[in-house]
Amino acid sequence: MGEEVQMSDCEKDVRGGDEERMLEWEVGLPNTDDLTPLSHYLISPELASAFSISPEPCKSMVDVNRASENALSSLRLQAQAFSLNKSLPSFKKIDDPLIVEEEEEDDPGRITKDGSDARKIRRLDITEEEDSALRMENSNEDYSSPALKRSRLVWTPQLHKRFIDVVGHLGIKNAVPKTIMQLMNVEGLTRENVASHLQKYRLYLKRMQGFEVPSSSDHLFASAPEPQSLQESSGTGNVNGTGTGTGTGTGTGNGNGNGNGNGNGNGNGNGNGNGQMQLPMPYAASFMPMQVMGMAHGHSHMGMAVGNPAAVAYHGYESHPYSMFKEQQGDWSGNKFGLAVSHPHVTPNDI
DNA sequence: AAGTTAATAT
DNA sequence: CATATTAACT
Repeated sequence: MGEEVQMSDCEKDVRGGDEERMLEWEVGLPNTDDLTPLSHYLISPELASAFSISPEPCKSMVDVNRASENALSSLRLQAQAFSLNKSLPSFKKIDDPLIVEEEEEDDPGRITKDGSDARKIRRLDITEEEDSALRMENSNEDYSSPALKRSRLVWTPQLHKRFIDVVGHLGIKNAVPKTIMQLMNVEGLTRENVASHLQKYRLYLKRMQGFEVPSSSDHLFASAPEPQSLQESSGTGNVNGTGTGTGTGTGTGNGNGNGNGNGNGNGNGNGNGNGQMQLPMPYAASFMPMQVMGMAHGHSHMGMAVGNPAAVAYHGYESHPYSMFKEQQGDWSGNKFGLAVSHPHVTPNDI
């Protein structure tokens, strides 16, 4: 509506043409001359080919807008979560025709249908939407028409982890579907998806609270962790190294151990005992958007974490998303024994 | 509209 | 049977 900032305006703001127009948060940012042109390749073609790096085309304004949007979105929520919200600048699109809502990014969450329509790797034109090519690889199935029903979402370990992270971050008290969904920042994830998963998670928590192993030191969050804005918990390692680029990295690490099975633990892969979560603060910001799409389908369970059709074909592991290594589905939901067996749990391999 | 909970569906 | 979706209710 009232937000139509053109490139010219932006540049002006950034380079200080209009000092007064420059918002405080913009001070210190490099101006357009200092930045690498979007059209510039970061590595030479030779190098790229040498390492089999797909010659992904340069980024376009679409990417910039998208990134900005995501970043701000996360920051807002984060700020909100910590109630130190200081009105962040509102995101403004820098013009560009097609701004699709689709994202691409790292990990996939859904799988394709029974493998039928699987891949369509048409790398035609590829103007500014080239990343769509990448998208095509993981996300299959772009339900765009209201007619298409989304295929059953598969809560892969990655997705679940993110879910747990967010819930832990918010505190079970403030963890409601919409907020969780937003903080998770996963592309195709709907509020309903989250609500459903949350329902299960709560049940799990409830039934788990009877016998959580005394886990030594920290309080398991099981029942009702103190909500209030902050609850950072111990320092223990922190996972996400943030940083865009590869994001993910790290994870794992920390000793964890703490022998107890500690309930919920599963959440954040690596123990670090307390359920609550790590990420004291710079949390949400470190998340990279995820993409989920695709589906599970089929009968038997073989939800794969990979979103890539091909991967599905290989069905790398095959078995429940969460169990990965372990038997049955003892995960948080199942486990009729009630015992919380410490799971190596989800591969800390991060996304 | 959004959150829960219960009922279905896969 | 477990998990995910959809309906129902608040």
